[in-house]
This record gives sequence, C-alpha cells and structure tokens, in this order.
Amino acid sequence: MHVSLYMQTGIVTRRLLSASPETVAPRLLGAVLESTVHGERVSVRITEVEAYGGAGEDPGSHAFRGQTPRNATMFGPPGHAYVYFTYGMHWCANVVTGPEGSASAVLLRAGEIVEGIEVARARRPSARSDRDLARGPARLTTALGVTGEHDGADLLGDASPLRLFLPSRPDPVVVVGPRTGVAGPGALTPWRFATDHPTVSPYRPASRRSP
DNA sequence: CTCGAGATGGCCT
DNA sequence: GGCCATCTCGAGT
Repeated sequence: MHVSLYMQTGIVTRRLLSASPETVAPRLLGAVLESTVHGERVSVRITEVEAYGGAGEDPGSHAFRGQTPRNATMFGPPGHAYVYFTYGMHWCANVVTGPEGSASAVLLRAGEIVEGIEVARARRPSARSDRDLARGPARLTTALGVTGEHDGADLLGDASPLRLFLPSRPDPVVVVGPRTGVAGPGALTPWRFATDHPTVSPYRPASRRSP
C-alpha cells in the first residue's frame, strides 16, 4: 500500500472523525483498516459504509434509547472501534464518530482485501470468491479476525491491533441511499455510502425481509 | 441472478 | 418473548 497517501498522525484523523457520522461516512471510502490478530496481518480497503446517529436522534441506531452496556463505546471518544454481536453468531464493526458523548458511529459494511489475503481466505472458507471475503459487515470482521475483544480499541494507536488509515483523497461516492438493515422510522434516511467496487454488498431494504 | 428458510444467542422491554 | 445494523445453503428463474 502507498503509505504516503495515508494520513499517519492520529491527532489530525481524530479531529476529522469528531464530525457527524454522515460527514465522516463518505470520507471512510478508500480508508484502510489493518488488523493484527495472533501475529497475522490483514488489511481491507473500505468500499461501503452506513452512518448511525446518537441518542434520541436516529431510531435505527443502537444508541437511540440511550446508553447500555453493549453500546457504551458509542458514547466514548471518536476513533475507537464499536464492535457488537448480533444474530447469535456475527460480529459487526463501527468507527465511533462525533465528539465524546454524542454516540454516533459508522458501520463498516464491505471492503476489498489488500493485504493478507491468504489469512483472510483461511478465515472465510465459505467465500466463493475473493470478492466475497469482506463483502458484508460480518464477513468483513471475520476476514479481519475482529471480535468483541476489539470493542473499544483505539483505531489511531500505533500499537493497536486495529488501525485505521484515512485517505487524503477518499474514493468517489457513487451510491447514496437508505441503510440496508434498518426498518421503521428512519429507514429511508440516505445514510448508506458506497463506491462502485464489486465488493459492495447487495442492497436489500429492511421491508422486503419482514412481510 | 433471486428467493426463502434456518441457524443461534444476547439484548432490552 | 420478540427482535435483531447477518450469513449460508439449496432451489428456482
């Protein structure tokens, strides 16, 4: 990867991430998330994200009804990972955004493996092709080896097992639309952003899955 | 490609 | 008890 294209100083990146989630979300397209788990390194270039608002603001957000043990990381400072368990078997990863206390975040929905593809393949044996390795939020965490242990990890720490590198020039946004798994009020808020890369996950409105 | 169904358990009311 | 910010597999178009 071309390191010179990525901002390295945490203080600059942290300030960018303290903006609102819908502002930060498109800036994460083209960002690289690097994991070091059990000594093995895998990196993904982010191709699809969704923004989630804070307490009392966004009915689709985990933070909507206030702080709980699960969503506590969302209420912390920006630039940390909010990792949660869902459907009894999957982990999903977010970048916490906004100032401390605002409880907003950006869900990482899909990416392209740019480093450690052999490790990613071993972690995702059901993937039919390399483009499916990190196509989908739970597939992305599986490929990276991300679990609940990473909840709260500082993405901007030099020695962190999870590190985020923002591009000085984000990839172009070619898809803006409603979020994928969100039903009810707020379902139509256009807070899903994606590039045109083939790893972008198929779009399924929540209403189609709940008759 | 699309669709439907089952897996599987934590979280919150 | 009901609801999940999902994935996989098999079968159909």
